[in-house]
Amino acid sequence: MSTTNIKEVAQRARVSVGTVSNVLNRPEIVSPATRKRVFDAIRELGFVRNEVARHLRVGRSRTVGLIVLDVANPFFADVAQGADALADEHDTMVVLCNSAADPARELRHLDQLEQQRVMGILITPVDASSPRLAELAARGTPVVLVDSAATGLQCSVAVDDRLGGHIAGVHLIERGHRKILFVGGPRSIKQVGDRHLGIMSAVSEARDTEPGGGVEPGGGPGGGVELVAWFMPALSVTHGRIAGERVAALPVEERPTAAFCANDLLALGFLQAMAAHGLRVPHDMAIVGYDDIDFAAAATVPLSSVGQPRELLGRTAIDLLLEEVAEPELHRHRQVIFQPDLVVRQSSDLHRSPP
Amino acid sequence: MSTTNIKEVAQRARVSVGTVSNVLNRPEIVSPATRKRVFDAIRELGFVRNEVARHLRVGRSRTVGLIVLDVANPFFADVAQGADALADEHDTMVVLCNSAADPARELRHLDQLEQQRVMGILITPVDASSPRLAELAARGTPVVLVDSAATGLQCSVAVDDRLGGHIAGVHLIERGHRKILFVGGPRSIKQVGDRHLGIMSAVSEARDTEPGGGVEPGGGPGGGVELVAWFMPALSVTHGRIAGERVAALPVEERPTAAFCANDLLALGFLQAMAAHGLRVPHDMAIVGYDDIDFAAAATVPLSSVGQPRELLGRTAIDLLLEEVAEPELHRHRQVIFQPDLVVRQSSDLHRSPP
DNA sequence: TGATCTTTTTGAATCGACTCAAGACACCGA
DNA sequence: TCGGTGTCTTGAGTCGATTCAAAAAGATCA
Repeated sequence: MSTTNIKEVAQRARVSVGTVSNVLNRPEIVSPATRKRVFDAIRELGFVRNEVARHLRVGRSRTVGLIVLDVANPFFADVAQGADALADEHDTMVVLCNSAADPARELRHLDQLEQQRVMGILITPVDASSPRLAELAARGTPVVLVDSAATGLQCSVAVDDRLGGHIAGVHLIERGHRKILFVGGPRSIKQVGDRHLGIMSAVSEARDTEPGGGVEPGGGPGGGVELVAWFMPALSVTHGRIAGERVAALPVEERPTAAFCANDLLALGFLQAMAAHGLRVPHDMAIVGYDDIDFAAAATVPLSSVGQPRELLGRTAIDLLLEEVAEPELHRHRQVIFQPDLVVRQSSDLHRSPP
Repeated sequence: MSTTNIKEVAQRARVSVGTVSNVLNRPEIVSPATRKRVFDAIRELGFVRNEVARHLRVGRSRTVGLIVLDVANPFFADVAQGADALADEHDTMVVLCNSAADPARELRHLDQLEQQRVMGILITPVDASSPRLAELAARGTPVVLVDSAATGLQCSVAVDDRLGGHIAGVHLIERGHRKILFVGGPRSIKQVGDRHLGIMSAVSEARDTEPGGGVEPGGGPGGGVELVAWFMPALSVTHGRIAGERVAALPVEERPTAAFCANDLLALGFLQAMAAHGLRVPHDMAIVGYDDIDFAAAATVPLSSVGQPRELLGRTAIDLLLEEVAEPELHRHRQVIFQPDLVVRQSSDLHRSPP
């Protein structure tokens, strides 16, 4: 162990421990000569300040926990990067934890972070209404919900997922699709539900305004728009592929002509399955993903996707947290909501598709 | 702050602090009746053990730092996932830090982790020979190099990058390419250099064994294999695209017929640029990437790539670290090296390409 | 030179949990 | 009733850095 402590430094520099502490924390109040002796001793002994002891004494940590649903999802990597960047400017460390959308893992991480008395926790919860989150806040660890709206008990940053789903739905309907598949993840994930609600609302609006038929070729004979939803067990490339294979196996007349996937990983897997089964995208099957991760643009067929300000989500979350920590009394919880925007690429754009 | 401490619990349960500590750490030595009283008090007060104080006293943390070059690169996400999984089994927490290939950021993270007295550090260093790493180990924080071979001063897990580069080179040469471009990242990154050396060795072997001409159509008129190397400032999709654009701008006769990219992000960007400039892959330009991330298979043209056992790297690193921590005396540093393997997909496979 | 004010330095108390030698207690047989 | 044997419980001391009232050292001026 790095066993050199402040006491040894004090001895070698022939000063008291109080002075060493002052050099470390408020060097300007120490006389230059003494300061130099202490710095020399520190260097000679290779002293490294024990942050654990410091933290115990001052009671406040410079560490923030960030719990995400899936570290391997570039969406969260970008959120983390945004958070990290801003935290860094405030000399604060972000520790990234992966819940893998598993409530038990999430709970373990929450326990660990609370036990470590972190400054606060940013979390994309598996279940935002879990009493655990309220307890944390009540016991003094501020929590900011990320990519998930809070209800006033804590701060949150999110993107309007219903709007995102709606935009995607409107887009596909405008392109003439009359039988649409929604490929979701676990129902327990709020984002999945909201995106589903969003496309549902787009579909029902379409039914209301144009009861008789479609505006463009490709509409079904009866005119009404049909929406089917599948909820896969995970928001992963693998489960997207599984969904795609299931779709490909359907008889043509039952098969939807477009799929809206709850995230880009699902969409990429779905796309792979289409290619594997000889279905052309977007001609036989249009696809719209969600998150607009960098890989979406680089897919087999460049993927249309509902984009979110990923890094900004992370930055804003840190910002809210620092604000709360700085003035716990004055602080009013806020819910920041960003707008998603659809990036149309080839996977849903019939005009650019091969004949 | 969560201000309830062991003393309050002791008061409420009408026992001493020692007994509460025993309940927490060695419940079996406490009589069932007392144990229950203590557990009740803990529950009623919402007591959460202060890991900071515990750590200060026992001197050993249950946290491991993992510093990677780029959190947004799925390769590292997978390594992290592997590490996390094994650490979890040993009731240990992995905190993920991003150096973004910046030595200053790396240093800051190393400082922070050492100050926090973590159990150990897994790192993919920007510069493996940095004296800082040796200092850390000397002062008692074990270090395991990840994806980078050590020289006996510490443990390491790596994949043979020269072999990987060699395999990729041999593959491209066999496919008849006689003018090959190596797209690297910063020269300072060891992996980039090794992969370059690998393909260089493949090229020079090809020159030696077949000085007069190629084995397959497509060889240059003079027969020799030519290798050009570009070193981009980052291993990112963006810089891959920039490299691709630069290549596309070359006159056909000067343009290489194949590119070996130092990682898949570069390769995906490069691929996008080809598509944007109407160059067909693999017909006009074959591409081989590195890492075989999940997105490689889902690219515009499925990407050939040199695969690495990503999660195994992470697991093994944790394994080595835990071994060292468990028996610091007996421990002998080990260098574990895995073999890469080439996954051939459409991007480098002329036989499946369009006429 | 002594009084007064300012700048530095000191060191014991503190944060919260853990350790362990020592004490309290229960039970048994004589 | 007493000593012996195990089983539980106790609480002062400890980990390392910070704090802050108080002491010491230095500076200034009459």
